[in-house]
Amino acid sequence: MTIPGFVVEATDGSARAGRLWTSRHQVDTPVFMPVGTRASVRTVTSADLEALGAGIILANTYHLMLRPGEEVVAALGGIHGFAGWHRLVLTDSGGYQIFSLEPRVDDDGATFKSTYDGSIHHLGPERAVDIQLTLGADLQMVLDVCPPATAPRQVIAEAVDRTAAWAVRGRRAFLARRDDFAGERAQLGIVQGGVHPDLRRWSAEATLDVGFDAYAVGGLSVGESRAEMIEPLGVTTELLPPDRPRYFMGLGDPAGLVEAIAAGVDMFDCVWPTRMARHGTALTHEGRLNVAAGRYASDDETLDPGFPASPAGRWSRGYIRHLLSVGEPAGARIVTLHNLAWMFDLMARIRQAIVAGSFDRLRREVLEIWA
RNA sequence: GUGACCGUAGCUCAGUUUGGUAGAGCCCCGCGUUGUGGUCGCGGUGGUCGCGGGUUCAAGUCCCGUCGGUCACC
Repeated sequence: MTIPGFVVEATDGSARAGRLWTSRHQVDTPVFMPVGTRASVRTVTSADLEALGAGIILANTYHLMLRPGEEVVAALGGIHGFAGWHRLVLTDSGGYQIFSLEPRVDDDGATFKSTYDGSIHHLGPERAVDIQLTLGADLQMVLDVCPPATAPRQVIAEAVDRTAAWAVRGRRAFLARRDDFAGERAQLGIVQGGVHPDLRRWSAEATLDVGFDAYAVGGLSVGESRAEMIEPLGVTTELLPPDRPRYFMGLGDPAGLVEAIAAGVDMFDCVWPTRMARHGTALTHEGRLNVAAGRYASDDETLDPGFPASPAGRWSRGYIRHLLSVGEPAGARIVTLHNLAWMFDLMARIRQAIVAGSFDRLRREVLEIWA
């Protein structure tokens, strides 16, 4: 599966290739990845995502490793066969979820209790590689440590150190084992450091020294304000190689996207659009629309009249609000499809604007509404 | 016609025994959600307690009357 490559004109006028790191792993840049749990986004299927034009999905390693377990997924054709998704899959290491469970962490990894049955599990840098290879991910993430950006500097500094040490071990394990598995595989390193420019610089250099197929910005958009994010993000992207894609983990609101893209980021994933949808908020060209609100009960307008191509275009706000208000699952599904399509459309407009040289104007328009 | 029970927020109800500044859930409104911990979290608006009278320092609560509803019996 190949997605057409793309030449990105950076906002400073310099051009760089948007093609990724292997012949197989080409994606448009910038792209937004819907996040999948148990192989698909909660309320939609791989067929829906394909119809919406998604090129990559992010699959949730934490859940898959515990239930049904990576061997079961492998036996059913890997994540692609298992989920019926035949485009690219990126897996997270599972670390982010596990750290939310307050695990016992030492230099060798994290020990945690399964939220399914309370059983004890351990995840270290080598095991994270094995799981993701076994799942069949095209792109996988190295295990890292991601504290809240608001954590004390000392905590972030320790996270940077441990992330760097795990990067060495994770990369070694990946290079040793990837050829045992079919298909082309790639591994991404992660830069931590919170909002501290010096820590981010240090983390970026350590990660680049290890040498990954591509690089991710971690440890941002985890509690800090938008303004606090800009400088440390710029410090990070400046140091990353221009011919490799940059992936900002966990960012997905429109204002954050245009700021990060302006800083040179190419790939994103985020629960924000789908969580918004399930909680009754639709994305529109005029901003958020809380379609679950009572004032839309008799509204016969579509969710976003400015987006006629929406997959929710045949239904009125009143009908969708009715489905949401009675707890009918179709309501969440319809808004999720709309929001994902809206995000993909935004990204397509951004790509076009970059090529046309009008990205700065689009960025200002987006910030005007969403900042 | 007689009797019992009921009448408190937009809705469903608690509070009445033992009088002491009127509550909950839902609805509604606002805010939040960022490498998925679940249709979720936080905050807010809203009631002269059916009506009238009485007792009392003080009544949603006790007493009398009245209106409305439900049920049973005639």
